[in-house]
Amino acid sequence: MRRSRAFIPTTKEAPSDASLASHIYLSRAGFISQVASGLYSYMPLAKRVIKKIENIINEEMAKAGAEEVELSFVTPATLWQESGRIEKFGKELLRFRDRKENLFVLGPTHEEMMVDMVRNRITSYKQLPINLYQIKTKFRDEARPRFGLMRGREFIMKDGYSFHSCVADMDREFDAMEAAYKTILTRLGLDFRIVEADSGAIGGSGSKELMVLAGSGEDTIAVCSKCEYGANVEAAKRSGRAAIPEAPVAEFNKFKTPNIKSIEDLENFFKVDGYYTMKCVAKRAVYEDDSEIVLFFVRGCDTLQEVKAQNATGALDIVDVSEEELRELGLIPGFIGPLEQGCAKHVIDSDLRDAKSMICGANEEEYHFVNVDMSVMSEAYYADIAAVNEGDSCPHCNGTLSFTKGIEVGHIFKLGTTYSAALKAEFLDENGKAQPFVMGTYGMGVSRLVAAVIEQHHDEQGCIWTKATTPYMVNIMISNIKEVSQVEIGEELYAKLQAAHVEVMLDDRKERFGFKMNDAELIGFPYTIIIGKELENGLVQIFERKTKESISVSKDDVFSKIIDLI
RNA sequence: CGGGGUGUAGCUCAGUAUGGUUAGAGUACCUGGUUUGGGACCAGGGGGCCGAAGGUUCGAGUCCUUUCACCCCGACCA
Repeated sequence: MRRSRAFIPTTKEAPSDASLASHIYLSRAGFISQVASGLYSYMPLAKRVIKKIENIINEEMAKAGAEEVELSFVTPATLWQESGRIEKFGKELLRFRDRKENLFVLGPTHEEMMVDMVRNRITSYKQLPINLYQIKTKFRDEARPRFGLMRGREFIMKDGYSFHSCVADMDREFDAMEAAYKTILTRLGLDFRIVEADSGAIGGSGSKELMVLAGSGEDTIAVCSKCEYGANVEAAKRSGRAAIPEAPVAEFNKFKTPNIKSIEDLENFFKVDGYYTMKCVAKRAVYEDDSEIVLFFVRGCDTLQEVKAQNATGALDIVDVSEEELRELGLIPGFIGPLEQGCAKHVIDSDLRDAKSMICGANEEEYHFVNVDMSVMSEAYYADIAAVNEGDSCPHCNGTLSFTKGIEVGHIFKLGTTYSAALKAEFLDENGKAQPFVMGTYGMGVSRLVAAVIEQHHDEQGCIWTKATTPYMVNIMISNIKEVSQVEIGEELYAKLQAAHVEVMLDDRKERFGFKMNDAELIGFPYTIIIGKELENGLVQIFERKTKESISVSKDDVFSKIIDLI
């Protein structure tokens, strides 16, 4: 492509509201253009990057034996009613009616559509397994789109769905997809981690997220210092803590604790570590039809992990409660404990099972119990509801956990029969018995990957594309367009590289050197061949974007040298 | 969905407290010239329904009302 003919509107200034590197540089370098909140148009450079990513996904999916399909973007609302997700998704579903007043939904994900396509077509276990995917625009009417391509309302996603006759086969495919996704991200040149994730409302027996490591990521993940273990903090587990503080010595007793309400107060009052205190976090668990107050107990040194708490209750949502609501139930904020208290349902963190020497509220104004032995509550409901802390021990080895930020670019689920059962998508097994398909689902955010590449690969000058994702591999810069010799060499090299199927840009604009260099760095071509002053000595320079170093090579060798480099 | 902010040239923004010539700057764009290794310089030029609607006033970018859009914090996010 000739730069003089290309539509690449670069700008000196970023949109005032952009804060993320990917948003700033993709806007400034002329890749994307915002149309409305959460809606972006892809300009030629972005389109090329997207195609690169899609090609790699297609190649790896083909290797893994998955077939590409394309489902319609507009989906009938009836399917969403069948699965029950029309309520669950709520306002995120963009709904509208056609001229016949039929209700439709813009597809935010395509489980229902895929199941609908397969049901009654795949009817025997002999036709299984099958793995179908598409790369398609999705629409979710997010409450708050932000960060450019990172969280748009309209975005491109690769979504795949596999159908199996048994759980074991789904597990096998899940592992195969995890491996394929790993290969894709490696090929794209990304530093990533596959982590255990919360399966959330979608259910199923397990899910993993693919996290591109970047400080700007919206998710916090816990990773082990020694082994491969990594997990979203929403789902992270631990085996214990590094050092258990010395236990306080006391007899079981009810102790007067005037105005001692917080964990910090307790620590100071009794001179004990927060480890031996019990924290009560009261929340209202909201179910489909009603709601109730639930008391969550964790150690004073821990914090409640709300996603875990929600899962432990099976609630659709958990929300804060006021002191008044607690008092109405007969609970005394600041002095709530699990003993001798029957006002509300409680969930106790599993780390408190059989805990000794604990201090907890006595459910009486100004009193706490000391030296509580939790084994008296062995019948209570225990669940993992505490957030892991940095420094806790890895659940799989003796390493320690630390936190890092990640961008979720993929999420794979073991769905099981959730959707096939709801949509009555069944096959006949060996015994001629109807069974719902066992399914897996595998998502990857293509447009988000574009942003993730830049989040991980940029500097103060702009984008630094990886070789697998760059819109053009080589940029030939003719330093001074009025120098006929420079133009001749540039054109010759341009033709030669094109003939060799190298993706090449020829910067033939009538601009000054500095302008064109800044532009090239902003866009982020991996290599720029500078044809300029040194041509008198028969030399040109190859500038590498990543290192910002340039080497001089003879004009006769530059072609073979650049072929070696790319 | 709660709280806050901003809408003026393609872009980044002044101007609005206290209403008053023809609405500004930088940048980008067009013409001509000088330049040509890190976003050059000189001269000239085009470009605005001051987000929209209504109101107050002799007079509104500026005051009032309504509305729309966009952004930020939070909640939400298969």
